[in-house]
Amino acid sequence: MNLQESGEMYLESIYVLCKKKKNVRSIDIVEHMSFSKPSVSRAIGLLKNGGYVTVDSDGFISLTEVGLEVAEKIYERHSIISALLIKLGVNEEIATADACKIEHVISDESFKAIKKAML
Amino acid sequence: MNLQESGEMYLESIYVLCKKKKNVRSIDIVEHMSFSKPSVSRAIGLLKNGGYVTVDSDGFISLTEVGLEVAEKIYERHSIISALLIKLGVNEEIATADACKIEHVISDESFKAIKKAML
DNA sequence: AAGTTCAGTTAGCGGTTGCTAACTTCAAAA
DNA sequence: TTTTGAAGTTAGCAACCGCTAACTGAACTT
Repeated sequence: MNLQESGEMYLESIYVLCKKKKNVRSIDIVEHMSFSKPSVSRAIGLLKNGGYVTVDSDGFISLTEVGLEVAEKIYERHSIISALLIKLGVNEEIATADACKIEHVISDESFKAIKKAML
Repeated sequence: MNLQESGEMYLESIYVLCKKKKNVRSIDIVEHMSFSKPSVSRAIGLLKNGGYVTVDSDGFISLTEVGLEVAEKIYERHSIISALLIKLGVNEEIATADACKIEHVISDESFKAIKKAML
């Protein structure tokens, strides 16, 4: 039950949605990510299975401690990588899209170096 | 016949091997990338099909004009992104590995910005 | 009560890309 | 000449992750 890039994306989305909605359901993720309901349904099932989220009887999704840890890590990467690109003169939309990709593939060591350089 | 990330990796490998071997065969790619022979065989077939490489009767692989263009683009990205990470203090091996991932997902615009910043 | 709509699930498809097993081919060695 | 070994191919498996079609179930509307 290893977390793939797509799993990280879902956790990050849940994290972002939680910050402005309090109660997050699958359908919110469907809208936010523009994926189909079955895709989201399966992904949430896998994340639940892997101990990254819990789903209550009303379908409200919460991050577990582990899930939150991953989501925060990815979100921090996203913020700092997009900030770096914007600082280098990249259009915000493109910077955000690129950060979305890079945040999943970069090593801890490289990220730390970038973070340090951004201070 | 769109080029995926894996296709770019193969083209880059062929490009690198060409710079030190002159004649490049599938088996060289097998060794360089640590993939199985069938995986390489299929990938080369797809690249040939897509017009990115040619294979002569001795099994020697050459990049077409289009293939070379892609390979050079990716190789340049690799060089500059790894240089950036190294400049930021990242260990060379890790910088190289990360550049290998980032080079395939970053936009032209962001890459240009990084390149400019590295001068 | 009957119908509609919304959220979610199940079943199954398709593309990408790695793999192993087993085959062909051809050239070099015995 | 027979055997061995290296290179490449074919067939088919598995994991990941998107999708559509079609279903269930609950709640709201008429």
